[in-house]
Amino acid sequence: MTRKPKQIRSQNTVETIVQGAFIALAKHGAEGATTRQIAEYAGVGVGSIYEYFENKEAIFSAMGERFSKELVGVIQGATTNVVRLSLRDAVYELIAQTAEFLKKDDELYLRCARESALMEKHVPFGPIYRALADLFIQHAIKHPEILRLNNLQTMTYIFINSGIATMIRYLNHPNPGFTFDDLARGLADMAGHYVERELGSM
Amino acid sequence: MTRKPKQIRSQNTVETIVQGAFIALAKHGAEGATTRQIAEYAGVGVGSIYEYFENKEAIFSAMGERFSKELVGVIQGATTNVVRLSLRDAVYELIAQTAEFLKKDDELYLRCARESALMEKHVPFGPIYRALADLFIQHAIKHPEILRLNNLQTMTYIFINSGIATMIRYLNHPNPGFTFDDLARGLADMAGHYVERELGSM
Amino acid sequence: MTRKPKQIRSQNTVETIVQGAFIALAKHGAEGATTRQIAEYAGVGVGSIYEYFENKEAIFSAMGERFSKELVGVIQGATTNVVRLSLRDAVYELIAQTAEFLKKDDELYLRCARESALMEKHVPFGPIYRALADLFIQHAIKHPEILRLNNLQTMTYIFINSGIATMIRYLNHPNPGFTFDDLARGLADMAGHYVERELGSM
Amino acid sequence: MTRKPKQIRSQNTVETIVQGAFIALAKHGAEGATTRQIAEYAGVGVGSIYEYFENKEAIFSAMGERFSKELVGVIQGATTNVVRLSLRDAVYELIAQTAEFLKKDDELYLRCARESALMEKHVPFGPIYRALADLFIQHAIKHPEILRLNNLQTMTYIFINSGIATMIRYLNHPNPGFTFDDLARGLADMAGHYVERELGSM
DNA sequence: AATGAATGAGATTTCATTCAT
DNA sequence: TATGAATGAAATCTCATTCAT
Repeated sequence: MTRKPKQIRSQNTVETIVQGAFIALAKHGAEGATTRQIAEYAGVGVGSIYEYFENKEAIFSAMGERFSKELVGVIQGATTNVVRLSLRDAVYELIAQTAEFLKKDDELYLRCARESALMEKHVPFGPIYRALADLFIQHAIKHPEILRLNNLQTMTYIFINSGIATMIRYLNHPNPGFTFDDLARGLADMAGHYVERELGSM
Repeated sequence: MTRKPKQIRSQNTVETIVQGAFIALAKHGAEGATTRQIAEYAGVGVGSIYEYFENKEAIFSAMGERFSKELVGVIQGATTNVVRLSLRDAVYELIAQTAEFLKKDDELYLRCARESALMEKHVPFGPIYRALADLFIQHAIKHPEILRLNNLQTMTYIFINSGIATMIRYLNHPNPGFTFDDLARGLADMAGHYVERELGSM
Repeated sequence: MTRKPKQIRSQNTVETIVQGAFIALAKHGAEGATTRQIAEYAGVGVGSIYEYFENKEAIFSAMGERFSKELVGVIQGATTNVVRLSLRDAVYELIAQTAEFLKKDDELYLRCARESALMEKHVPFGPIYRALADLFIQHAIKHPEILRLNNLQTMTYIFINSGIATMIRYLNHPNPGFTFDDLARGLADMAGHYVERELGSM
Repeated sequence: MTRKPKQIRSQNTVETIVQGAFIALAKHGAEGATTRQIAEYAGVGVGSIYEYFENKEAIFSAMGERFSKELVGVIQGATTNVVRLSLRDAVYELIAQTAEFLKKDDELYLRCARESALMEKHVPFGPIYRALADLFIQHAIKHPEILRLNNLQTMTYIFINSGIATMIRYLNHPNPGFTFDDLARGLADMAGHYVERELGSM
């Protein structure tokens, strides 16, 4: 078995370390995730971490980026399907897909999202917003009446943040009074009603 | 001549320490809130912290509780006024009051809210939810038509969490595309439109 | 109730503190006995300790002295009786009395003796040796043949140290193979046999 | 080319730290044996201590064990020679060897023995007693008359404890009235006379 | 004289980071 | 390249001692 070319092995090791970091974060929380643990979960030596990352902070950045990229992927993957739906159904579908994404790998990301240190400080939200904006534009192409809305930017901001925050909070501390599906439907209705009312009243 | 030194002095020192902790958290983030820093900002010796708190964690709990209590006070203080308003205006007013609360003391609380470690782990949200629920009931007494809404619990949950999360996020990273007032109005509209549409369609 | 004269009150407080220190030492060991605890067990404020003692070390010295004085008292109290007995019986009696002394007050002294920090560093053994020497002389007056022993000083040293050390060790970690009385008898026999053999062989 | 670094290096570091702890204890007493001091005398960083020991307590345990093991070694090493001697000479020889052991390395162990915290709490006396018991049995094989003694267990206990305690006490606070050799001879005579008298009187 | 809140030096312990192998 | 033993700065916490009341 010949040595794999440098790039590939490095790439793999980097990925391995980031994955170890996600596991460590999910298991022990932001404060509890030591470099030793990350190395252990990653199955590499502590020294190796510093071959690929400037410092611990850099791992968190890489985690945030991976999270962001994957979520963008989810959004883009859903686009073709979602643009065909009504706004209400589109929102519902998007939330469902995102929940799926957060819960995969034994809720790895969800458990990390709890540690908002990661979310707030290291996840680059820009690409996520842009992906959603793209989706929105493509949706608008098929449903042009929505463009008649004013304060579109503000409301997009509200919907997105509301959706993400409420979803994460519910998934982390489920409220026994209603199901996650109720919540998703509620968020979809909120967006749908708003738009209908706004457009209808014009 | 009355005997009260113990209680009073202790109470003061406890308050002083908690205030120092808020300042330390606001100034240096979660990492910077070391016991030394806290003691320094509080203007007491490190040892004094341990006269009144079991350990560092206990300070964070006390902070969370103080935050929760004060916010509940804000909500209750706003009640008389808010219940008279339309839902839309009520939401707007509540957001404005909360923003005021978060920004007082040179944005002390707002800057702390950024450190979601505090928010997620130490702020007891129960009392806040209950205060808002009380407010809601009193509002409903004056505006009984709102009771015709179904899934009231879910939508309340969504509105509250959306409101808090979006507000904090905006205040922390203001989006140059629109003002905070735009945001507050947007949230108010979202709630207002939703209710109108829901009730109107019945 | 008029204020007691200074001397008496102070004397009492000093005694109270020393007693508290013995209790603290017995309960929590040398490392665990903090000034706070000593004050607590003594029923006085921490500050009061420093009214009467230069520092913590001084309390230990006072404890050592009290221990020494009381033990000397025990020895002297036993003298009249002991001098009449044979050496063997005298040793036995002395050991019994000392054991009694160590076990009084719910084994207060015994439990403190475990912490040899106190024994080695703070108990002044001089007075104890002198008391035993006195006892020995008075015994010798009635049993003059013992004076024919040579290396009297060395053997006295050995007997005393052996006796104390073995007794304390047994009382602290009783050996299930034999009773304390067996031990006392053994020590008495050891001394008795030695003397008999030494004198008999001359 | 053999792979052993981990074991060997660790073993060395562990030994180094324990040695540093003995030096610190000997030089500065129980109070002075701080982790910092230990690390300094061992010539390692403080952090290294915690690579190999759970906590400070664990170092003391390791010290106690090393002491016990080495003393057992001394006893076993002396066995062949000692069993040939009369009881009196055997005791004398054993004391001499032990004194040698305590005084080696510039009295390292002797100065540590002063801190009875170590002796009482951390030295496992079991193995030492067993080694002495073994020695005793082998001695008895060559000198079977000694087995006619009754209360053998009690007297062994007394001799051993007396010997150790008296020796350590003398070495720590030499009594100018007689030499260590006098003491050793005295202890040997004590045992010897006792046995002779006991057997002779049968 | 008596108090105990306040203090801060210093102890133990952790953990990100380095570097010799 | 990969490793993990070694490191030491810095964190948390303790406790003898002081001093205003």
